[in-house]
Amino acid sequence: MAEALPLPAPSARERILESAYELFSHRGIRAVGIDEIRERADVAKATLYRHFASKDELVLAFLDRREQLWTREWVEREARARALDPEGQLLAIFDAFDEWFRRADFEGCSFINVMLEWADGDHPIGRASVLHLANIRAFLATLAAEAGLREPETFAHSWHILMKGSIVAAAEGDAEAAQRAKAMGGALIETYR
Amino acid sequence: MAEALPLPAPSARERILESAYELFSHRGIRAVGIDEIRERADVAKATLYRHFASKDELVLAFLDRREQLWTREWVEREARARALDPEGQLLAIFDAFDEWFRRADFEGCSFINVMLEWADGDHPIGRASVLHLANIRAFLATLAAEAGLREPETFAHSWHILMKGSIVAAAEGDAEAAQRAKAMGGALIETYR
DNA sequence: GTGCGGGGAGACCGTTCTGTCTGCAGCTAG
DNA sequence: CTAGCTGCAGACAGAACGGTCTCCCCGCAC
Repeated sequence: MAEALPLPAPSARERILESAYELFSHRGIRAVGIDEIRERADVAKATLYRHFASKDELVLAFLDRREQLWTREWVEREARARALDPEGQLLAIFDAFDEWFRRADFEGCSFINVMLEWADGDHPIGRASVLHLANIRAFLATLAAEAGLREPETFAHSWHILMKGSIVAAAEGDAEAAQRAKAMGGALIETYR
Repeated sequence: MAEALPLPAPSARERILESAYELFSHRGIRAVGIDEIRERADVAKATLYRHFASKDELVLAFLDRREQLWTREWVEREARARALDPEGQLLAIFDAFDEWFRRADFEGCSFINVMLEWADGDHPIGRASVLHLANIRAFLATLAAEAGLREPETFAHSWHILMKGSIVAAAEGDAEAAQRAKAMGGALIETYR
């Protein structure tokens, strides 16, 4: 049982990524400097740049991890765990959102935030954010197809509008945004049945 | 007719504000430096700081102008001009959005962008953005009340979610976002009639 | 005329940013 | 033992940032 030790002491790379995740997701990219990440990770600067060629590469790695932790292991998992039928799973997204929006450390959707921060031009970071958002939509389309709804991809686009709108509203301070979106989602399902 | 001269040669302050508007609205706040605004306005640095005490104050002035030009003179005007009845005016917002989303220089909603850029803490700039967003919602509530809908303020929150969601979707590249939001809006009106 | 306020040109300051480099310490495999 | 990798510490470079300052010009009101 050698690999079941108390805590394998996270590697430097892991500590960097964890710090970047925490700081980037809460404060945005441009507002966070390399030095702050370095300090929080308790790592030398040379070490950081040994693992990530540049800040941009670190940002891309952060976005990948965000997809893993948020999209895959939170949104998708919560949706599938909270209901048995695909329609209920779609609606359950907003139940999870409702709890999320009420958390004191609510941080919003990093893909939206980063995409808007890189709105102009087609920087790799902006493109990556758009791609991660499309991956969310793919999950929605899958659920829609499983539910037997018409035009799953079109439906997913509309559903995603509800998700994004409610997240922005929550960032604005509207704690009931998830419930509002869920109600509109219910009506949307009706029209695609 | 002394004040009807060809063009009264915009003052330095006006040129600064115009440059800031163009640059901030398209590229965000942190991505734009004072020097770039100064250069585009063809103004000396001392002149800029004579009119605006700091970059933050310039940002606040930009947000005020954005409300004037975008909220008041575009959204509200277009909504009221495109339909006679308040329900139609609500829906007409998305007709205006539809044209907006298809413009090559589509810049998104500055209030959302700036708010998310200042997500953490309660910086005056973040607070101002939230306030400008609330002013949009006040207009929505007015239209809802004129239309005789139930709970105009609650309705306005939901309607605003559709607007914000579609704007983010458009920034992501979804040119049909306005039409999707309009369809969901139609259903929402039904439930608040 | 004279004073004064708006404006222009640009040097300058301190800070912060990303990114590089040197030097040293430890661990581990051969 | 030693070579090589990982990592720490921190100086350093070069650019960009926000913001201040001085000096000069010009137009206008008194």
